[in-house]
Amino acid sequence: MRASSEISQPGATDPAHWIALGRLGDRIVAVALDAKADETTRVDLAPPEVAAWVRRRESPSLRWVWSDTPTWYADLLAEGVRVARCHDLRLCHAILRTPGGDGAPGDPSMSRAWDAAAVEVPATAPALFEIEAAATRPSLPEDIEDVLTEFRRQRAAVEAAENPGAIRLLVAAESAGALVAAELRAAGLPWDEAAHDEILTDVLGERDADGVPAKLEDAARRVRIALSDPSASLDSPPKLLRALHRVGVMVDSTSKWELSEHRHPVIEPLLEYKKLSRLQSANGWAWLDEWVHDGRFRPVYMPGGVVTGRWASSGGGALQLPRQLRGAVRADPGWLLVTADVAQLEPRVLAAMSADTALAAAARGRDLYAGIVETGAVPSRADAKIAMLGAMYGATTGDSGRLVPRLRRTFPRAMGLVDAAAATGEGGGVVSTWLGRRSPPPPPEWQAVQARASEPDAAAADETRARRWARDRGRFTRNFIVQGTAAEWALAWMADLRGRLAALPEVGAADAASRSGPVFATRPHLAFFLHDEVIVHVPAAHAERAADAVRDAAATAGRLLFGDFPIDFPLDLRVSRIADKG
DNA sequence: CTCGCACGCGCG
DNA sequence: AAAGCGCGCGTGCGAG
Repeated sequence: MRASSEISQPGATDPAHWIALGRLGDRIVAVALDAKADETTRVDLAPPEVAAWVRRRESPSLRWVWSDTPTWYADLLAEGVRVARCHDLRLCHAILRTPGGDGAPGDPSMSRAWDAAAVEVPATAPALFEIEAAATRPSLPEDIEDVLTEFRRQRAAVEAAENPGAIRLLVAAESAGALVAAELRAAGLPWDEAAHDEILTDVLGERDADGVPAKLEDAARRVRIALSDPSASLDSPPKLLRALHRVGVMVDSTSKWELSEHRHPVIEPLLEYKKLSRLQSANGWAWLDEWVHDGRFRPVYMPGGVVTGRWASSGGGALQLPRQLRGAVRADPGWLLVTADVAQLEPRVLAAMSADTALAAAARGRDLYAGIVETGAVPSRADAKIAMLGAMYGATTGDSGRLVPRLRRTFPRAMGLVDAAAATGEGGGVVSTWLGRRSPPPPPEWQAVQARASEPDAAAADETRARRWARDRGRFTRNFIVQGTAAEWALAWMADLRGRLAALPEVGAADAASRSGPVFATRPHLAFFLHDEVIVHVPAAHAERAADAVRDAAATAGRLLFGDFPIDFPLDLRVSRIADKG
């Protein structure tokens, strides 16, 4: 190993606000920047020295600037190094770039190289800090000068924004989310393989020599009897549809909701077959074998993977785990799980965004839908729920569509906000979340179709098509502002929670070390996230303090986004060893 | 053979 | 009762 040649040694009083990491040939360069992003010192390091150097320079008041969090942080975590804050250039670029921007200095739309998609970091990839890996790095810029240039552009874009305070909060929250995602993968979700196997065997039955579970086989047999077709294909929708038609079940599709409207001996076993076969193919033994190792499920989370700002996931279906399998999520011995989800996050966010004090009052301290019933707007909780969902999704027909006007009378401000977002979208405009994430503009074809429909000689079909597409986009922008702001609240919640958990005491490795890797084996950590829900894995002795941290972080997130506006975010919170039991 | 798409269903 | 938003993934199947 070469000794590091430090171009200038930062002293103990060096007031670095940021340290940017980037490459220079086969070296790693760290550039310390002051509050104005002016360079103060520069250090060049051999890749194997990076983790130890970062550990030494880490401080809660410092923000690490790097191209892409999984690329840089996964290796740090593997080496036992946790950082408090970062600025993820790829994610923040996506927030700050202006489609069709003028390309002026400071406008990040000019830095196209940063539009790269998320970088996949396979579990088996060579470590970043190994020199050989450099050749296989992705297309995202990593050279230190590119990193510094983009960082300065982004800083300028933030300051030039309409509401710099909100955008500053958004890029900080987005970057914190990137740290959380990397840590969630590093720590993993504690998963009891034996419990999972027990659930599968219980639901699907014992597997025969060919690996076919008995109850699945039995359901298939009963379906074929009811169809009077011993060789009927049950997994091909077109073939199954024809077989159903032959026995007089005249459905238009093979979806379960349509099937359940019919009465015929084939319906019950077919619905059973579909349910079992889904569990088998999506989260059966093959999934367990592929995705769970050493007692951990390690999904790949993709922060910012959805246009609204929600996370997506890639591999393992992390965001679609059936509730049926929650019983396999079990804390390590001596540890507990704190499971918390926010009740009715989206309507609460809507109440705050629109400053609708009537809706906020209906929500306060209780079930929001019960509060809506108390206003007299609708007769039952079920009505309140489908009316509210209909308002946020843009329902126009059915029970939901009929109930929305009642909400419009009772909560005119909240409904006015989503209606306005829909109108903007229908007109081809761009809407923004509370903190300023912009919806994508309509594609050029959309514009062309609208233009054609408004020409004097437009055909009726052109007008119909244009109108339908405009309405589709209206429903998208209507939902965008609410879903996106809810995602921002969740990021703020996790970012604050992450800091509170890091401040809790560690346990001694001899007492109750878990299998959560070098950073998290002895301290409470986030283990799962699902839009409005978190699971924290915590040494049993600190479970109550972790639960308080989860609640306090929710309150803090509400104040961070909405200040003094009187909206609360009550949690359903449980402390348990198994994620599905109290 | 691989690839892209539609379907259906899991999650919020 | 099952439409109104956002996703990922396994499966079958036709196109190349």
